[in-house]
Order: sequence, then structure tokens, then C-alpha cells
Amino acid sequence: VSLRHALLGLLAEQPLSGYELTKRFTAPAHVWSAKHSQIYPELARLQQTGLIRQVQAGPRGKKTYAITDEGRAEVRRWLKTPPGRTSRDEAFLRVFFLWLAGPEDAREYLRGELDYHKELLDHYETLNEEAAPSSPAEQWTWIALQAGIRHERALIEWAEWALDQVPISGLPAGGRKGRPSHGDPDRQPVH
Amino acid sequence: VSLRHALLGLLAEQPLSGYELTKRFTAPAHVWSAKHSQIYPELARLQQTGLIRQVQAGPRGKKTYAITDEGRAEVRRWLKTPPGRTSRDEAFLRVFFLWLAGPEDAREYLRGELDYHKELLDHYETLNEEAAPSSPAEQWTWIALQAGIRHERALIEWAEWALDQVPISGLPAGGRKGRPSHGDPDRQPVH
DNA sequence: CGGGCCATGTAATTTGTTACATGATTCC
DNA sequence: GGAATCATGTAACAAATTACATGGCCCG
Repeated sequence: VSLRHALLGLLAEQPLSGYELTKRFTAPAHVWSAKHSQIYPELARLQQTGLIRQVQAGPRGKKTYAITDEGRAEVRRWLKTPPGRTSRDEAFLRVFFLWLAGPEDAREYLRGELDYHKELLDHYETLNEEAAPSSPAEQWTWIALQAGIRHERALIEWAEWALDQVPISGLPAGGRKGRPSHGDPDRQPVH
Repeated sequence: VSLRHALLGLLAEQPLSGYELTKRFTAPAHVWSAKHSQIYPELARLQQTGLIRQVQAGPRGKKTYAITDEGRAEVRRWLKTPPGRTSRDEAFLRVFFLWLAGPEDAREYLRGELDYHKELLDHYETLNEEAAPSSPAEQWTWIALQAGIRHERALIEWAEWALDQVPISGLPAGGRKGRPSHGDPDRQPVH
């Protein structure tokens, strides 16, 4: 049940409403994803169990929640348990099956990945330049951001390399120049 | 509905049984995760809709399935749709909340991440050395493997860097030596 | 006064996990 | 013959998505 802890963790930093929390989980560079229809009931449950409490009521029925001491204790307890390792990356999954597509479609897919990760990197680097972390929470967000940057850089380099691995069909042979050998010599390109 | 396509994609390479598919989704370096209790019903559904068919029956009630032409077409169609981008990385999520833990616990967490990614990298590099991809499917698996390797390397470097950012409590100041400045100068370590 | 966003909720459905259940084969 | 692993399934529950539903506030 990680959504619960994600909500608690964000509320530990500052009081927020369900709507504001939803935006955090929907934003482009989101770390965790969830829809409002999952968040509102979860907030209700958290309040019932005393891990958060409503601290404000604004216009339009806005409810702002803050974490309680029990909530903070729960996050700390959670942080000491081993993290779940269930990875489910659909974009990455598809790479394994690109042999089913033609070289044309495969290249298009990789180009799409390249663009996506370039955009994300760009976004992260903007955040990084604007960043001036003062609070501990902001400092850890900054540390996490560095992971994002390194991650995106790695994937961009990979996508560029991968594009170089799949031949350009429709062009006479010789379109690509020397590819660095990698482990096994004479590795043939796909297709 | 990505599990469906993951199953189809694997069956496109070779006929497999539910049990064998389950192993693929449970293995350490798995790209997608699923339990047998989700896989068996999904296989039944895929068979009913004609995307796969049973091609063999072995001992112990083993059923081996193969993809059909319609199934292959469905994978190709899927590959042309934009990939889902729902990221949910619990281990990464926790980093944002490490300010709630003490420096001691934060360091321990990062050390855990470092170990985990080192082990994975080691595993991937072993696979890479053993790799001799001949079929197109194996070649794309190999290309995907390179992404994994770059990914793990990036995260290992990040974890090492991050460990250097959080002070070692219980030791007199001066335990750490010069940290490279990164963007903003004089950025203070956490806590 | 109308369009866009703020703001919250519930219901229906799908997806995923955990637990329950069973039995065959192989290897020692 | 007993333990490990192969092998498949169902049921109950939890988590997540999609669709339904409603209304207030703000700005032009």
C-alpha cells in the first residue's frame, strides 16, 4: 500500500488538499501516479485512522489535511522496511518485442523514446537550475532530481546507441559507418 | 492491458506454457511482473479470443501455447500505439521522504539501494558476457539489456554520490573530503 | 453570464495480489 | 517414500482506472 505512504510523505512536508495532492500525482515528472478517485477515499481512510487530520476548510468545499504525529511515525516505520521491487515499465517492455515490427517502425519507436526522454531531461534540468533547496525536504527532492537527471541521460544515450543498431531500410547498404564492437565481435545488426 | 501484450510478445518468440511464462515474470531481472494467478486466466482469455492457441499437452497437465497470426497482428498494432507512462517506483519514492528519517537511516537506505543496483548490474553484465544473440528476438533482448546496464550504472553512481551528500553523524566534522560543487555553489548537505 | 478551472466525491470495472486447493513427476 | 519442483487452476481481497456526478468560484 504505497499510495498511503506517498500521501503521508507529501503531507509531512506541508498541509495540502486532495486536489493539490492529485496534481502532484498527475504532473509530467511524477514519481507516483494516482487519480483523484483513488486519492479522496484514501485521504478519508487516513483521517479515520488518525494518520492525518483536516486542518482547514476553504472555498468550494476545499479540505486541507496535515499529517499527525502518528502519521509521521508511520512514514518513519515504513522507511525502514525493504522497498517493493515490482517494476512495470511498459515503454521498456516494448523494446523486447520490436523485432516483430519492421526496422522502420522500430526506429520510429526508438525516436519516440529518445524525444520523450530528452524532453524529460530538459524539464529536470530546468528544475535543477531553478532549485535552491533550503528545507531538508527540498534538499532530498533535489537529491532525487539528480537521480532523475542521470536516469534520463542514461536512457538518451541508450536510445541513440540503439537507433544506431537498427539498419535504415530503404537505403543502400553502407548508410551506417563503423559501429564500435561490443563484447562479441561481428555482432550483426537487427534484421 | 499490458499483461496481455507481454504474454503475446513472449509467445511470439516461442511456444511456452503458463508455468514457463510465470517464471519469466517472476525472475530477478524481470521487466514485467505478474503472478500465475493472473497469467492462467489471461491465457484462457487469449485462447478464447483466438490470439493464441494450445499447441501441446505435456505431463502434469502442461499446456503449451503458441501465438496465432491474429495474435502477432495484435502485438504489431499495439507497438504502434503510444506507450503508457505510468511510473511507480517505490524505492525511488522513498528518497523524497528520507528527510523524515535520521541521517543514519537515510545512509542505510542509500547503501541498500547501492547494493541492490550493484547486484543487478553484476547480473546484467554476466548475461551480457554470455549473450550471443542470433535471432532477431535475442538481438532486441540484447539491446534492451544494454539499457538495463546503463540504467543500473547511472543509479549506482547516483547512490554513491547521494551517500556523499548526507553527513555521517556520530563522527566529528571533517569526516568527508571535498565534494564537487554542482550548480549552486556552497550547497549545504542535508541535516 | 459563460467557459475554465477548482474541488470533491461515488460507482462500475479492470487489474493485481494473496490465499486456497489440488495433483503429478522427478530425484534422491 | 518423501521433498522439491512442476503444473494448473479458483476465490477473496486490494488497488487502480474509467466513468458518472455535482457544484462553486473566478476572470473576462
